[in-house]
Order: sequence, then C-alpha cells, then structure tokens
Amino acid sequence: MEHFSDVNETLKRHQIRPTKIRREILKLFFKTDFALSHADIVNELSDNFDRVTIYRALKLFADHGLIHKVIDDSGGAKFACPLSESQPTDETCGEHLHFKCINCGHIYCLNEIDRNDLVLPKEYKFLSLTLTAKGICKACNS
Amino acid sequence: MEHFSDVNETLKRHQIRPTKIRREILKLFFKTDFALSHADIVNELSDNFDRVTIYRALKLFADHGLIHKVIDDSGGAKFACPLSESQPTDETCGEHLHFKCINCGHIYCLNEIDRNDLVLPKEYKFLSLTLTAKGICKACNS
DNA sequence: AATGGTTTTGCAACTTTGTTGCAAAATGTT
DNA sequence: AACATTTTGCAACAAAGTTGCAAAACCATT
Repeated sequence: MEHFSDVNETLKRHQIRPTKIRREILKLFFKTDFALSHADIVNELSDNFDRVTIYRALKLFADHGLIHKVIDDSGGAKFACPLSESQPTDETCGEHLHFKCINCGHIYCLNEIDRNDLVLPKEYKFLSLTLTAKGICKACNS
Repeated sequence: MEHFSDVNETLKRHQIRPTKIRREILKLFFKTDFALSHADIVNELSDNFDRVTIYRALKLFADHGLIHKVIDDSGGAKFACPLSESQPTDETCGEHLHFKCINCGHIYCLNEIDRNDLVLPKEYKFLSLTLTAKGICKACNS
C-alpha cells in the first residue's frame, strides 16, 4: 500500500516524468481500489484537464507497466493500478482474476487468488465465471 | 449443422420475421465459424444495406437467442451464432469457452469443452486463459 | 538568470462505433 | 384493394478514441 507522497517516486520508478496532471491521475488511482474509465477520471479531477492529455497519460502509464487496461464486459476500457507493487504489472495483467460487481459495475483486480482454486475474499459474493482462452486457431495452426 | 435453405425456418423458429437483409445476415453466420463484427457484416454483404438496419438486425437476433454478443479483448463487439442448436443460446452464452486466435484475431465459441477439464480440440494451440468472475462486491454486499 | 532543445499540454479536427426519430417502403391480414 | 403494422433507409446525434500542430512547460547548460 502506497501513500500519496509516494506519487512522485512511483512515477520516477516507472520512468515517467512527474507533471501535475500525471500526479493527479496517479493519486486518483491510489485512492481507488477498482478500475477507472477515462470518463471516471475526467469527472473526478477537479481542475479540468484536457481529455486528450488524460488519454495520453493513461496510455503512457500502461506502456510503462504502472497500470493495466481491462475491458469491461460491455466493451468499455478501464484501467487498474495494482496497489501491491509486489508483482510486475506488464505481463501479469492477464494472469490475475478480475471481478465485476453486477450491482455497482466496478471491476476489482483480485491478485492474490489462486487460479486453480478460486476462493474469493469472504466479503465478495461469487455468481459466475467467464473463461476466455487465447492461442492459435485451427486455420492459422498449419 | 444447418443448411442455407434452413435460413427461413431458423428465423421463424426464433420468432423473427424473415426479410431479405435478415436472411442475408443469417446466411453469413451459417457459413462462418467465428464471431462477426458489425463491420465484418457490412463488408461481407454484397448489396449495400444500411448500417443501422444491420445494427437492428443483430440486436433482434441477439434478443431472440439466435446469436450472442461477445466482447473482444480490445473492446469491440462481435456476434457468434452457435452452429449446434442443441443448447439454447440465451442463457448459455457466458457459459461456454471463447477462444481468441492471437494470429488472425478470430473468436471461436467452443461449446463442447468441459469447463472443469479444459482440453481444446487438437488443432488449436492453447497459450493462455483469462478468468473473469461476476458477483456482488464487498461494498455492495452489506 | 537567460538560452536553447526536448517534452508535454491544449485545441481543433477527425474516425469509429453505436443510438434515436421519422418518413417512406414493404409486409401481412382482412 | 385497403388497412394497420413492421421494417428499412436516411439524417442527425453521441460517446470513445486518435492525430497533427502550435503554444507552454520543463530540463540542462552556460
């Protein structure tokens, strides 16, 4: 768990030059435990920064492994920042469990769950699981 | 496996009135074994039908359980038509395995795979699996 | 502190994807 | 054929995201 004062340091650690808008966006991620959409960020930030700049910051953060993109089941893009920095985000984004609340719509990254023995934290109520495989299809595998 | 001549009958069976454009779209689904995007259909249909009419036909098909929507991992919507009509599409869409080819980008519905023992057809090369749970989150579950 | 070079930002314009309202065309029924 | 109901095509709109470019901010050097 990181503190707000770590914002500058975290940016630098990820080779991202700290600017005002980047600090503001990262602060928002630090105080939120679910994935944020671009629109969420625009609405949440008090000073109105430019939409495009926010898109670019999100892209930059993702490219540098600070956050990762999650596609909502309705097709919208959200971005999640893993609070535990223990594991590198870059490659592991597809490897942890995502949980979508059908009530509030929030998406949570459940990093600590064993994929082979899915037991959610007790406060969560499990209803369904979607599986999506990736690989090479029969047409391309020849 | 259905034949082209079944197009009219299939539409009627799903309580969809057969019109020219609906027959054309369904034919396309019958001859394709992967999920189609709206843009795919626009490009594939020789007569140029109106974009909006195609959107409406897809919505209608999905509402009547003839096809189901799949969200691509890049956020785009695709629609898949299960060739085996053995199982009702409406509720089971989230329950079968989706396979995305990282080479051609096509999404296949693998209906016959046992979720508890994922063994893909031998022509497919498996690379990774994404898990997404749904339910009620800690904030809403109180 | 001023200079100069690189980044970053904000703005305008544009694309893609999808939706809505409405009049005209097609369809089904009597 | 005449009627009511569906369906289609069109125009307009909205949300999400991208690109090019000039102005502003930033950084390093003298």
